[in-house]
Amino acid sequence: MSPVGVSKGISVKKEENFSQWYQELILKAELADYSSVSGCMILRPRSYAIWEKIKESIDKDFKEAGIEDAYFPVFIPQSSFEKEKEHLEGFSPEVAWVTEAGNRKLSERLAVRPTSETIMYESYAKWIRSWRDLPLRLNQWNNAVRWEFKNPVPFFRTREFLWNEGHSAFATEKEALAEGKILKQIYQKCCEELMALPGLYGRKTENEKFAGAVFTEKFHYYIQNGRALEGPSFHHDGQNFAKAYNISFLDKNGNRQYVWQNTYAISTRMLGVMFVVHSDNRGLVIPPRLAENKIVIVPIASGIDDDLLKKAHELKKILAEFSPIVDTRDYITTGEKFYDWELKGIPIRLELGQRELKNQEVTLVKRNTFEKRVVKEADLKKAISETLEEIHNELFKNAESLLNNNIEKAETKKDFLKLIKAKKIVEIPLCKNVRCEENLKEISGGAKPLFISNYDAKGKKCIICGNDADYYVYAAKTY
RNA sequence: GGGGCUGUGGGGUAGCUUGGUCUAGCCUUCGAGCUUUGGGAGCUUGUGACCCCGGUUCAAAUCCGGGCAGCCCCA
Repeated sequence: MSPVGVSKGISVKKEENFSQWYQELILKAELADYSSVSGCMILRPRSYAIWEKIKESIDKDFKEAGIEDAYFPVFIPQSSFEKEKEHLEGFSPEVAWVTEAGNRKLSERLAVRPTSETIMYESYAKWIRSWRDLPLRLNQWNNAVRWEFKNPVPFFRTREFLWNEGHSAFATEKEALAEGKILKQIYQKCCEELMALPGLYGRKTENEKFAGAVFTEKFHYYIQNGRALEGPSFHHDGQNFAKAYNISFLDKNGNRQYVWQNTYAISTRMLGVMFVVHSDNRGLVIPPRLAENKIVIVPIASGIDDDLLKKAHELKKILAEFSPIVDTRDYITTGEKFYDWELKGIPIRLELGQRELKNQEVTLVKRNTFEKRVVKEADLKKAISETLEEIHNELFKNAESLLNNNIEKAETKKDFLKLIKAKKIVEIPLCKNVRCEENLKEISGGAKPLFISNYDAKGKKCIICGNDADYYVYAAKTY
């Protein structure tokens, strides 16, 4: 039995002490570590490898959709940063500035990009002259810095993060809006089919939209401490930046027109969502399609049983497509190996002992349910493929019920507060008044509108001011 | 935005109130050796720490100030 208090595993239960559980998960499963700069975390190989897979998949879809990669500088001169007023106001409180180099003061301070609209659009203005130059659709995979002063939380609230930022320019609004649908699909596919995370997609209220955008739409996720998290985002900028940065072209009739633009992103924050939603008290659970090593083979023997080792390596070759790890460590016990790989989230464990060897079998154990199956060697490949799919589907289903079981509807302030306290995402009637949104946050200890619901608000009253509601919104506490 | 708590080897902690016995104790990890292996084995042995800067004092892990870092709660 697992000894208490001396384990390398997680020492608290997810459902009892979420914060500590999360912290231990991140550190002990070797996903991330703190650095000496507050809010700037280190992505260790185990999480970075997953990020690379996500990047790879999305990037492939981007390219198929006609989006090209580019790279723009991390430093943005103050003068260019200041051209779009709403954008500036939205970001300036958390911009980090470079003011000197060596011991010389710079003639103009440089922003460390919190996002790259401003620097990219200066180039767009130069590059776009004719309708023939459109559409221009560029993406970059990079880091961004937003110097927040709230308590940092690994993955969820970090001052530096990795993401993609896509920035498109089209000749017409229609094309720009059509791109939004494609991007939604690309992000959704990645989140659902790789990360096994179903989300809620919807449009932000005016108050919550991206600084400078016409509208913002995002995916939203629910994690077990009752918080909602914002995932991949799509911002339609209309002609706001085009006008501020003078991005215009001559159309087929020789008329000068401003371009229509979009911005879209997915960040490393999603890794945190994925780790939290699927993992358990034994540690990390990695959705199979994102697992670098999908199986671990544990030979159970005196460690120098040549026949077992030989068989293990033979299986490793046969199962190469699943990048198996063979745990040949002979200085720890079998039980410890089991705990170790469970902590690290390998989707399938294959146990191979004399018993199996004799019967030409392998014992297959699922990480998410710990269910054991004895499989004939001859059927192994097929069984593994099927089990990996099964695990993915189970993780997705569980995530889906988690989400669905935590959405409620309320039509009074009192019910709303009660449900927020019970850690729910709550659908409420609200009016468009910004002050009502702010008030909502105040009375609820930080719950904010996530997105506008399709639910008909006709005849309903705003739960804050009591006037006619404009819409239903989903609201919850967030990071 | 406001408040609170915390910082001792890789991880968890004792010591701090009442400064000296601390040459900093314990568990775990890690290294070496023996031994063991179907759910965190055992023995021997070794490595490894008082967050940083300043102050008070004959003397600071301990008290004071500042900084940095982490956590929690409220808005």
